[in-house]
Amino acid sequence: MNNAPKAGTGRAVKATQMPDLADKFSTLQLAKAITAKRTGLKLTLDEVARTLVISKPTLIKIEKGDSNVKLANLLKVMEYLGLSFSVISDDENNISEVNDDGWF
Amino acid sequence: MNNAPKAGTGRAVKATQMPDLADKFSTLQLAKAITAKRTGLKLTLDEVARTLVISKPTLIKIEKGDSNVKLANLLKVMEYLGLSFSVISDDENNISEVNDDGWF
DNA sequence: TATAAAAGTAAATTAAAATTAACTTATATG
DNA sequence: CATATAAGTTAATTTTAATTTACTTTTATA
Repeated sequence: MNNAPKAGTGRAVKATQMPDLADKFSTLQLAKAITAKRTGLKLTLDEVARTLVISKPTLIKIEKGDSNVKLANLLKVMEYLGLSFSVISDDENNISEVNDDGWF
Repeated sequence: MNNAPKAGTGRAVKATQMPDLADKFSTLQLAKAITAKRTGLKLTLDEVARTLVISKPTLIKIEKGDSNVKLANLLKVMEYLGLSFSVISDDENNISEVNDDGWF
């Protein structure tokens, strides 16, 4: 089971800048993180698309921050490149608040 | 512009348990957080679906953790209920590492 | 315990995302 | 600067998510 991304043998891929992951979430921020990860690993769009069995146009949509994509495809790409989500509850108080009605 | 969710006038909605958001991400964890938020706000599936202009079956798919949903629909629901993502780079070192090839 | 509201399911249809294949544009590097 | 490789686009087609409508099941509560 060698499932880890391996560098391609082709031409060099220009590495792009990793965005600040502390910034507020946006699909564009996520897209930039994905591109940065992929280029950092020196993988081409074709390679990643072929490996994950998704089409290149779909991968490009994801790397453009288009939200009209299937969640499953986005998660496939993220997992492969070593990215993940954390769910944030933007309640004024960051401490989980519980009362008789449950959590909210 | 009153865009905030307001409680329905109908029957009581059983509040569900908020999952531990510190746990590793999964669509099921996210689904549980969404249901917990919605029920905490005493909103019905029909209310939320109607308000966000998405169908009830789609909202139910989201609340079941089905990843075969459009990212745009998931984000709509999350934003409305006060949930958001943080992007995590699972690199051994949590500190951003930079070399001549860029970030990775 | 009857019942009304909410949750959830199902099937047919519609809308749109994903694929395919071929193409154009951009860019490293020899 | 020539050229091979990667990036990105486009249009036609296929696949599938989303919607609609109606129905069944579950669950609070009067």
